[in-house]
Amino acid sequence: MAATILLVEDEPGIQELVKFNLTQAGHAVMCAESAEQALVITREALPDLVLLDWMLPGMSGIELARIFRTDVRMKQVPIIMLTARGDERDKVLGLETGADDYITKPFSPRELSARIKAVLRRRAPQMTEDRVEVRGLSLDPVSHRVIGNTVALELGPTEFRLLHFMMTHPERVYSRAQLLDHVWGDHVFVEERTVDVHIRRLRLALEVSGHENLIETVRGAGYRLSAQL
Amino acid sequence: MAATILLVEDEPGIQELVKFNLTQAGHAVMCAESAEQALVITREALPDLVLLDWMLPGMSGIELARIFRTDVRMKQVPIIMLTARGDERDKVLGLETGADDYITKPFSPRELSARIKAVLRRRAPQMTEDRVEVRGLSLDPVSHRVIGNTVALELGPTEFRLLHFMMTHPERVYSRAQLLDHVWGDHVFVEERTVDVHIRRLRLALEVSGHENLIETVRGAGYRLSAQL
DNA sequence: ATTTTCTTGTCATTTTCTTGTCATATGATG
DNA sequence: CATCATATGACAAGAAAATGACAAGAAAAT
Repeated sequence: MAATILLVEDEPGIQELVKFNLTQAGHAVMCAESAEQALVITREALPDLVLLDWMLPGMSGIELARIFRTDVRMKQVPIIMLTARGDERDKVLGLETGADDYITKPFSPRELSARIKAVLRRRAPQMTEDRVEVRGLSLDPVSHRVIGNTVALELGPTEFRLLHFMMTHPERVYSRAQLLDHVWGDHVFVEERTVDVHIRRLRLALEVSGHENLIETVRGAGYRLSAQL
Repeated sequence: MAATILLVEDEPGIQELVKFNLTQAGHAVMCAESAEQALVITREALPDLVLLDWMLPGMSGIELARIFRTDVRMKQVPIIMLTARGDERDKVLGLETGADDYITKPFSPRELSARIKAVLRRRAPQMTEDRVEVRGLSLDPVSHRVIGNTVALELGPTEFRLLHFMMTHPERVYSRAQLLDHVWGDHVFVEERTVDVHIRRLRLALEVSGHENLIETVRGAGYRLSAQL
């Protein structure tokens, strides 16, 4: 569950404290002291999540959130608002702006950690109910069906999850270790070679509709689902 | 068409009025005077639908709706917002929050009733009295009859409810836990394996008209009623 | 009230399907 | 050619689902 987190907070004390906690929890932390600085940073590297203080000098947190929400690259990145008072109006406003969650100061490290975890999980693209479609192969999480060119395909639970993950993350190489993390779960003790076997089973199942070459082997790196013909 | 409805409304007058109308229409009504109270009530028993006043003391209606939408148990329960003015902004906000419909005060009993029916039909089709038909199998809630290809089928109460639910929610996988929630009721203490047994009984009953393969097992996920041939 | 008939939930058992691993084959790379 | 990475086939342990039987309880009939 290690993530890259952008912390936008002007008070040095709180910034340090939060940063320390996050680092302890195994996250990589980037810091900004103002909305403007945050914008510069996000231009360089996309964080997995943003912790955003409500009250900021210059551009306010809520305004920054609004900008993020309209930005193509940042749109998907979850935002947690840090608000000083438990004012209902703030909460509502924050959530309306598109924040995924808010947390009221003072907060405990445990609470912060829990919220981060929850938000990250909620945003995990794999868990959505949206149907995915690539090159005539369609996978529907709701009905739990895979159809390739009108032919229904049979695949086991693991192959289904594997395919789902790769279809929602196309054009990107994943190492065996990464696939184990994402498809099997974070702390499973399974041989890396096992991934090979499941890739093979998946390809075998996809053969029925001629989609077996959808998944490419990248020697020395891992596997990739290619959306291109 | 009898449903359990949770009414969240702080004004005693309106509360009484609505409650009276709903009861007349054959619904069971639970009342809360605040969002907080509503949360307590829903922790005990799940309603089939929520009527939610927009303006509430303490936590606002919109925030309550948001909480419901992120709650595993309440996520599926339809919400109708009660709003005082016909303000467009309210309407939009309400619908964005996940409300299924909204109704502007003052409203007539007939209008309320119609909206409830419409929402239930959309979100909880098994609550309505409509006859369902899939692949030559027809189930009529009113006469409580199931007919498959002109042959009358015999099934017990639980099997009937199970089939009704699945027929109104085809092409969707339901886990044993979900089926227990929807068919048996929210917190009943019943083994998950029991679902297997009832699925079997249902299949057995459907065999008479050759509909036994209507219900498919999705290994590792649950069961699905497939409308496709 | 009492008997009879159904319905239901549970369990033990059997059957079917999955899955992780290994040994070996195949193919790429330098 | 030697070496390393990946593909493949087989298999046994184990998980999940189907099945059959049963007893407690509810509903209906008497």
